[in-house]
Amino acid sequence: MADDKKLVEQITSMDEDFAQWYTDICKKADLIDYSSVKGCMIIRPYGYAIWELIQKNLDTRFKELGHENVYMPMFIPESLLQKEKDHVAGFAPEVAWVTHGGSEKLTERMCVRPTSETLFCEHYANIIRSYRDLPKLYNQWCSVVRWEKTTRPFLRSREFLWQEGHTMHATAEEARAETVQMLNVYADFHEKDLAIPVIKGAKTPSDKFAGAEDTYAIEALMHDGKALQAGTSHYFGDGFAKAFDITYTDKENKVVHPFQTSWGVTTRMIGGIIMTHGDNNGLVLPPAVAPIQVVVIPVAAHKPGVIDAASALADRLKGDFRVKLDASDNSPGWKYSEYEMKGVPLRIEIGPRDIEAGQCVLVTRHNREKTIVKLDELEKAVAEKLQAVRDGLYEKALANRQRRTYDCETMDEIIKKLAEGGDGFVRAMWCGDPECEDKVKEVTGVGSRCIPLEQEKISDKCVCCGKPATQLVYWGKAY
RNA sequence: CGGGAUGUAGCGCAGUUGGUAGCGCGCCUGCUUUGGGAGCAGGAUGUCGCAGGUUCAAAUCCUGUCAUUCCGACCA
Repeated sequence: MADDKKLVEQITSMDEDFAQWYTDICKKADLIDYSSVKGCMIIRPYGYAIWELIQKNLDTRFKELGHENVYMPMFIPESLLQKEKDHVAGFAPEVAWVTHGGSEKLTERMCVRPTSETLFCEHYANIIRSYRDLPKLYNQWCSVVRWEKTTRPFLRSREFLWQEGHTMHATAEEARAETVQMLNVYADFHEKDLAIPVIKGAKTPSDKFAGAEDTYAIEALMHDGKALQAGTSHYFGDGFAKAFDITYTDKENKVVHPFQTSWGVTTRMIGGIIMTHGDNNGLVLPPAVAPIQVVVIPVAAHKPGVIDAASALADRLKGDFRVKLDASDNSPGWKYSEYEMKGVPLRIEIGPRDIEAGQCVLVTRHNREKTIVKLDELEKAVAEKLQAVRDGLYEKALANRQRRTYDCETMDEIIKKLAEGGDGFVRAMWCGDPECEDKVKEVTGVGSRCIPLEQEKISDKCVCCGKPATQLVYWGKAY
């Protein structure tokens, strides 16, 4: 296989050391740099451009569904954070506190938001009066801070960028529908645009968001067989509404509480892209979020007419694609490696031989397949190749997940299959007892990832205790 | 937060009886090159992570601290 050949020496091979491979890509593809604060990364222009494309795509999807963007403060007074007891218990251990303003001590300390439920609730209590005020469909793009102990670029940083949607509804049914709708938006974005297959499911009670009645998530499987939670959507019922005294007058003139949701995705998705699609030559970006979709590389650029031809070719494509012409005096081989490392999905080579023949060479990043294309068919060929990259990435990722998904009926079987096939998703039945959930993790090393929405019955008995099972659960090691 | 490893030029590293810092790549200049990280010649680049201590003298020894990284426990 051509794509097994390693041509970029700067990146550690993933079979040798997956963690180092990941870090190498983050650095060598110019996605991030480290800062002087532990766990706080500098997102460099190329990495930030990916985030901007993610934002643009999702923001459009949110707005099409009626959501509006707002901005909330980044500070939360301690008393406000403490209004919902499960919520504060979940987040207090990892918040950063502000205690001074200038040289003066604050009378009440404030945390830097780890999430903004409390701020939205305080605001909603002020602006929701009547059933006519509902639903409220707000979203904000911002950063949040969680004082993590172990940090890794994109996957777990102390400050990260995200979006958090917070909505209020008149009925539980409507709020539940919103929760599922947004989970589906995330899943669709991952599968269609990021080419990452995901499992949609509910979190087990012990794994729910602090203060939520139900937490849904999409779970993706990385190249090394570890799971990554890639997006969450929560149904809150009216728990927060009661704690924050959010009420409105309904059509029957009764004072009632609204029902609430929240949902979010983060820069962690970039980590997911790296670990789902990347290979030993570097990053591989799905075209939808690639800052450069097509790089044009003139070959033998010193020869007359080559730069002009390459430039004309790039100009032709600029209206429809994100194109970069690299006319620098680095050698073509250097450029090939450089843009492969940065994950550019499609490369176009054009040199004297091509110009003479009225053609150019297209090379797709994920499989390094070369295709010679007549110049008058260029636009069509580029569009097809980008689609082929997206499809190829999705199929590859799906095949990896299928190869690493194991149906198991006993804990011994889990241990055996993981040992034989390597880390991955384990599908096994569960009785619903949290003690069994803990024991599975303790004995086999895999924790519950989610209870998939699409249920199947692969056995009658709980994988742990052998009592009647109520649901199929995905288990795995997680990032 | 517990255990291990590492911080020396932009990157990767060398630097042991403690004596005032070096190599490769990259960078700059010039010429020759150009279909998978080009060659030759010349040149520039360092508070040795930070703060203390020991010493006539510290990159080197001691203490502390910060950061990176790996393995656990916790989490988007």
